[in-house]
Amino acid sequence: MQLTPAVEKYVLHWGEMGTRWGTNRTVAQIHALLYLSPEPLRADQICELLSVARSNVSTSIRELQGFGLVRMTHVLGDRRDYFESIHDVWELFRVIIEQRKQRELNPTLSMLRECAAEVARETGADPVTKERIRNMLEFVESTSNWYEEIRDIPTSTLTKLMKLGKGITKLVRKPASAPQ
Amino acid sequence: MQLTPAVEKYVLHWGEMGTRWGTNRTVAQIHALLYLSPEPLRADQICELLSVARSNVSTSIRELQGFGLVRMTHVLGDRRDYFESIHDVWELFRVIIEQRKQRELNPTLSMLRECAAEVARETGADPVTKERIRNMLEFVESTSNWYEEIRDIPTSTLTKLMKLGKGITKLVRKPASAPQ
DNA sequence: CGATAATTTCTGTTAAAACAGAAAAAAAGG
DNA sequence: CCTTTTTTTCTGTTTTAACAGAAATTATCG
Repeated sequence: MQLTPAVEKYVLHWGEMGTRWGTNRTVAQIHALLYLSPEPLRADQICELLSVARSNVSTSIRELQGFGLVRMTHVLGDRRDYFESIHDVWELFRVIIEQRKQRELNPTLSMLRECAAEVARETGADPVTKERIRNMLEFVESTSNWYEEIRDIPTSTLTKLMKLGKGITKLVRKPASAPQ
Repeated sequence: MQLTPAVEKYVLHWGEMGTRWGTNRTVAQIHALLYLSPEPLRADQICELLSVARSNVSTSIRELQGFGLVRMTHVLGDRRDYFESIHDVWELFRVIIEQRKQRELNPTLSMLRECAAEVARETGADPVTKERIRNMLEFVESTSNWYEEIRDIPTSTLTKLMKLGKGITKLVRKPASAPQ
């Protein structure tokens, strides 16, 4: 059992990208492999296909399960664990975004709120600095609010909205202007 | 010269977050500091404020300039370099997104196109795998296209659109349904 | 055209993360 | 309840990135 050249390329690239997205190479490679695999894989198969130690597969899969990207399945009469990835790309995307919001956006929001409150009381702080913190807070807050509104929109609607591209702006009332 | 507690908290948090966003702590801390600073700062001031070696400030600033997040300014009669960050949060966001598109999305798009072409020719590849690659390609492609349409929309329009929240969906024609 | 100030590049060290292999634990079968 | 299979946790090693300090370069002034 081995990877076809195209699959190998995909897995390797995904591994590289993973390091830029908060996980390590192995975790990302395993996820790519499970995403591409037509059927669920066992840990030992993953070891062999990716040439990585059994122990790492174990921890990596645990991480992927924690992210909610991978789930365990079983085969009748076989006590070994099988794993498969979410296969719907939009669902994958949603799960990843949600994770990042929890782990990055929310803590940042808390920090900014605290800083905005604290700095307002600090006599030594420059008014410009105070404004900068408020501006950042506002930005992150509105991004966060927007996301929470958007997150539940069904995929079909989202893809339609995306196809509109900049045509989306017609929703916003423009000041009266000559047609052009 | 030293940081107020709120500013210090901000800078430290930003440093932590930076490590999850593709740069290292120091780079992110320096950027936070420059963003909050009412006036441009010199490298030696940054050294002192953040307790970091002069050489690191030099390399970090270079990286920030490369990202397009920081620019150099000068003061009349002073030959030392001063640095300031982009201060508009939306502009900051745009620059960062654009960078990430260049460095992550575009290479991934190339990879996926190549893989989709290759795997189509591979006789050993499972049809399901072929479809998975195509699906991912489609997703990344449409995300990329959407972004390119959206990127030039002025901030004022974007903020209005965001305020609409899920109200945005009314742009999409729904199948006739009873009002509710 | 030196002398001095300022900045960048280079080099070795330190710190953090990824990883393999061994040991331990847990689960299933006889 | 012991044996075997499978999975997880632990430990030490390797790799990679971050960093400080020194050396070298560049720029500016007298």
